[in-house]
Parts: sequence; C-alpha cells; structure tokens
Amino acid sequence: MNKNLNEHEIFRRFLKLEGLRFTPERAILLEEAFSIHEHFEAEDLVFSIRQHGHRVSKATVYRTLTLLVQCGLLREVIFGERHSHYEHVLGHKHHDHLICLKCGKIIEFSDEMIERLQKSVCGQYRFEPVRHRLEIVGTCEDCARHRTQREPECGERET
Amino acid sequence: MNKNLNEHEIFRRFLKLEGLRFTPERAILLEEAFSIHEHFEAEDLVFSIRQHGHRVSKATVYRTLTLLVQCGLLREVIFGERHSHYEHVLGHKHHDHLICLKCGKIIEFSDEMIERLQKSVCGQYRFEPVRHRLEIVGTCEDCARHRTQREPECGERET
DNA sequence: TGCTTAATTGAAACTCAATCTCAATAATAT
DNA sequence: ATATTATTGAGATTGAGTTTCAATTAAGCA
Repeated sequence: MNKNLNEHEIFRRFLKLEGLRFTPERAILLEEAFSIHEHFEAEDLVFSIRQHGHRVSKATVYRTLTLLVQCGLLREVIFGERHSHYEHVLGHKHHDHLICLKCGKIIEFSDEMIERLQKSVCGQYRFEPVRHRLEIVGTCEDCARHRTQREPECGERET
Repeated sequence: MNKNLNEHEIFRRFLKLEGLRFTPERAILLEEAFSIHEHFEAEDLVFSIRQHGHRVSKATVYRTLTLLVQCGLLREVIFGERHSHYEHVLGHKHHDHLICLKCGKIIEFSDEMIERLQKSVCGQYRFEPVRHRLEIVGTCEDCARHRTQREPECGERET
C-alpha cells in the first residue's frame, strides 16, 4: 500500500518538470489506476472511479492516462483490439504476453534471451529502441485440451 | 506479375471451400491489394481503387480485407495506431518491425533465433501459437544522427 | 440456357473509443 | 491575495470499422 508514495512522487515530479499541475482529478486517477492490479482499459477506470464515489470526466481520464504513460508509470499494451489496455510498470519487470484466442486469457512471460536478441537486432540497424511489444496469439493449454475432448458447442464462450 | 495467378487461385479456392462467391468487387480488391507493395491501410486501398477508375464500397473493402486475412494472403500488422495496417504474406517470409517514432520509417527484420525462442516459450506454457507480432519502437539511425547535429525544432517531441 | 437460392453489395445509419472545443474554474508562483 | 495559465467537464466531433436491409447477382443445377 505504501508503494503508492512512489507513484505519487514520480507523478508529481514529472508534472512539476513539465510545468503541469497536480489536481484532485489527477490524484484520483493515479490512485485508481494503481489499485487495479491487472490489465485495464480507460472505461474500467471510469467505472471504478464511479464505484468509489468519485467522478472524473472521460476527457480527463484519457488526458491523464496519456500523462501516466509519458512519465513511465503505465505501459500501453494493445491486444489486437481497437482500444488501449494499460498495465503498471513500477515494480514489474518487463514482460510480454501470450493471448488465448478462445478464452481471452493472458499469460505474462519474460525471457531474458529474447530481450537480449532484440537489443542485438537493434544494434545491427543502429536503431535506438524506446519500447517494444511481443504478442503471441494462439490457444492456451486448457482450451486446446477441451477441444480434443468434446466438440466445441455453437456460440460457446469461456472465461 | 504472374505471381498474381497464385493469389487468385488461393483466394478462389478459399472462397469455394467456405461456400462464398468470387465477385467482381473481390477481384478488384484482390488485384489492388497485391499491387501495393508496402504496408497499407484500408483507406489506401479505397483510394487506389478509385484512382484506377473502379468503385467499391467501404463496407465491401473492410469485409474483403477480413477474408484476405482469413485465407492467409494478408497479415494484419498494427503499429500502435488505432487502425489496421496490412502486408502481403505470400512470398514474404515472416518478419518483424522496427518503427521509428520520429519519421515513421519501418524497417523489417527477421531473426531465426528469436523465432525459435518464442516457440520454446510457447512450449513451456503448452501454448499453441497461431501468430505473433514483435514491434520495437524507437529512433532510427538517420533521426538519431540529425538530433545530434541540430537543435530539435519547436514542436518536436522527445522522450 | 434459364431458374433458384443464398451470398453479396452499397448507402446510410450506427458504434465506440478517443479527441477537441470552449467557457468556467482553480493550482501555483510571486 | 493576485495574476497567470493550466485544467476541467459537457457535449460536439472525429474516424475507423460494423451493421442493416432492400436490391442485385454468382453459381449450382435442371
């Protein structure tokens, strides 16, 4: 819970550096964004803010998410859908995602060797990497198993 | 130019298999999609169809792009923007992308070892991969060089 | 060749995330 | 306390992509 101090600090420092202001709305958003511990979307945030009895406009939510990404507290991860998904950066080492097409499950993994090879590719092209994203889409173990055991029902969904 | 025969064949075969029809509109779209040799967006396609004196509705363009992806002729590559980009699959081995933030340049690369490590990660999680996408975003050689030579102009952004 | 049937098309309406506008408000430096 | 300037929210707007539905047409078959 007191890790919050860090995010708070980082955000305030960033804002000051950019000549921006620390407003109550930004405080609420910071708090909410870091009380969700999975991937989340802008609309999730709007919803959970409401649930906690606060109210921040959609415009401000989007504007603030941009700032939180800029200052490195959040990372934008796009899973093929047409809207953004976010995840925490602070205290989480970089990782990539396996995304199941059937059930939507997201498995995080990190592989030191892949990271190193990416750096080496960048070196070859004298490319200065800022961020990267590796997504592998397919079928997770559970869904693959179910498929061989019974015919998938029409219109079936799992979670 | 006669590689066209292949795409044509593959598409027709796919359509028949699915009980779908080969219409003039789909023929036009197939032709146009394969006469663009870089990454393209749906709107690029609409535009180049017009330029060639044809006319296909937006709805049909989107519907057909979906089919071309389904039958494996096109791959959807999303570069952080909120709309899709496509590229040819036939005759191009799988590759990934370095994307320059400054100038938008896209460098294609392929790395056998990274591919192999990805398979191994999938193996660890008993995950059946269908497709994957690796994007590295950063600064290309040219843009990095320019940056050290002159002051960034007003309105230019850094990170 | 013509008939039948179900897929296809296009125009326009719609969706939905995200952005923009602008007048009213309020956080900071002095 | 005041002046300055960033910020907010409501609502309008954008723009990619999808849906609807009546009219059209491809393709298998007689």
